[in-house]
Amino acid sequence: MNETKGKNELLPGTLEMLILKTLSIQPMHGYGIAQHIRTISRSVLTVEEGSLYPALQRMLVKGWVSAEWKVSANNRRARFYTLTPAGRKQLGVEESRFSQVFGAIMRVMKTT
Amino acid sequence: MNETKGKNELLPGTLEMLILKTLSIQPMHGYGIAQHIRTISRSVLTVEEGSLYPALQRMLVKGWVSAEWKVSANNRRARFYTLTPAGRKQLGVEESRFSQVFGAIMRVMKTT
DNA sequence: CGCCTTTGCATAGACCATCTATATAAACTG
DNA sequence: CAGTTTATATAGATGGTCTATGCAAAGGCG
Repeated sequence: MNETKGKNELLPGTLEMLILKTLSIQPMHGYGIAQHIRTISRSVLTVEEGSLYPALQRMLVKGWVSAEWKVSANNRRARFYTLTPAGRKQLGVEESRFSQVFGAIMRVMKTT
Repeated sequence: MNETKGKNELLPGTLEMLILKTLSIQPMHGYGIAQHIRTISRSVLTVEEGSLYPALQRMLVKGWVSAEWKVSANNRRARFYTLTPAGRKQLGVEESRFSQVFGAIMRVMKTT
């Protein structure tokens, strides 16, 4: 039945936080965001396009990022995303939320 | 009703791991599992019935737990779940998977 | 006694984030 | 010129979690 595969490598719910964090370093286009997360996580986390672009759209609508068409380092047209002040605030919210939930999970996992 | 109630308190994908861990302490019925997780996590994690029972059914089918009807400490009929050897093995798999993914997330979140 | 709360199991249906698959296109590569 | 890489985007499937609901029995209380 279910053999291997690592679908859902990403803990659902953390994608937007990872994107926000990535953009807090510098503005970046979607493809670059995916590469950055994959590289830094040593390929443990892979952001699929079908997850990435819808997430960026949601975040645009919510005002956490702004977007601008430019030319990439490889001379291709690309949409660069920049963290807004609201996005930076949201990053803080998600970071503290994540550590709270993670702490709770660890308490359960450490009980004997 | 529930105003500030955050949905998705639980990181999706961790529920089965938390159940396996709880049952590794001792056999327990569903209601008790939910209470245990809620108590230990200091109410950060709330396992809803609509999540719990389907999860237990899946785990039964996969052979990670076995079930037996008994009488609870409160003198009510209750279905007690016991971790099987396969379930114990699965707990190890999910623990290492979780720490791997968590480590990857932390690497992304710690980059400057 | 009648009522309410707690305990306890279970399912149906909604929701929604993520994945798979596909389409498009320009630039570089051999 | 064919193939790979870069880059964006959408449609549709998947699946786990949540909301809502139903049932039922035990125990406490006035």
